[in-house]
Amino acid sequence: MTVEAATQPSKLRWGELEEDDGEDLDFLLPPKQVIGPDENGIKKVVEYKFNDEGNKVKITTTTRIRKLANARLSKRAVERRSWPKFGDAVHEDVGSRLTMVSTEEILLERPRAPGTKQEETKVAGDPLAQMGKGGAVLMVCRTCGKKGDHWTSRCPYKDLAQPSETFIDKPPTDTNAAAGGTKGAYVPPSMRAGGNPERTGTDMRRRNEENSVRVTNLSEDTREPDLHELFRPFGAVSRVYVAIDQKTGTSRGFGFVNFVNREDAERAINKLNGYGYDNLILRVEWAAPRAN
DNA sequence: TATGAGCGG
Repeated sequence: MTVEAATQPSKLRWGELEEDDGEDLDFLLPPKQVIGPDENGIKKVVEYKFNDEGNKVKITTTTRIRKLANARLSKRAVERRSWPKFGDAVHEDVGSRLTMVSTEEILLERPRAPGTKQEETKVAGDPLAQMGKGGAVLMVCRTCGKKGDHWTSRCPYKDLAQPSETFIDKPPTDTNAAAGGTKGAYVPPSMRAGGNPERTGTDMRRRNEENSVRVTNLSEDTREPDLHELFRPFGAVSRVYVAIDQKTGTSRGFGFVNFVNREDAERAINKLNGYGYDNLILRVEWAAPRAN
């Protein structure tokens, strides 16, 4: 590389320009020239730059392309370089580009976002309509929103109306009136919807043993949260219990679910009794009062 | 196979 003083002195007042130190003045310079490579592989690059004194200098860089480069490629690969361009590359110069950028739109299949349970329940459209559209369709039960081996036709929640919510969510206006209270006034549990108006006083102190449902034939790894998840859609659940063998710590295969409202318990019994859960057929019945 | 643990400040 050679660096020589530029032959033509600039007509600009460099002193003035240097006041703005650090400003990019390269636009004042002649454009870069590339010569070659010639048949001997010699390539020359001529460019102009400002040196530290602010003078314009001409920089000539001479390089020789190693002929060895071709030798590293296979004979066929070298041959391919001389092929005529085709397709979108037809207007490209020979050897200018080896690859083309595709503008084709490629849609990637992504069944569901991992870890987001809310997302996976929201599958747009009718599942029936999605069948046969090619590929596996993630089946999501329309009613209970769970994915898996059950679907709407077999879902115990399938013809379940809106699950009755707790009194906190929906204060029953009629019982409010019955209690003689105004809107938002306290309603004793015995006067709430589903409560037994006949039971008052000391019964209120007792733990809710009402509307107790016994569930048997549970698989060994069914835990209380699983049971709650299974029964919650029918209405407010006040307690869930799975009998555990104290010695082994394993499930004894039965449990109890208590509902706030008796109607909800009844519907749960009707729907879940005989329901296949974890490869077992559940038995769901009214529980007998606990033997003390 | 099978009907629960714990009751206290």
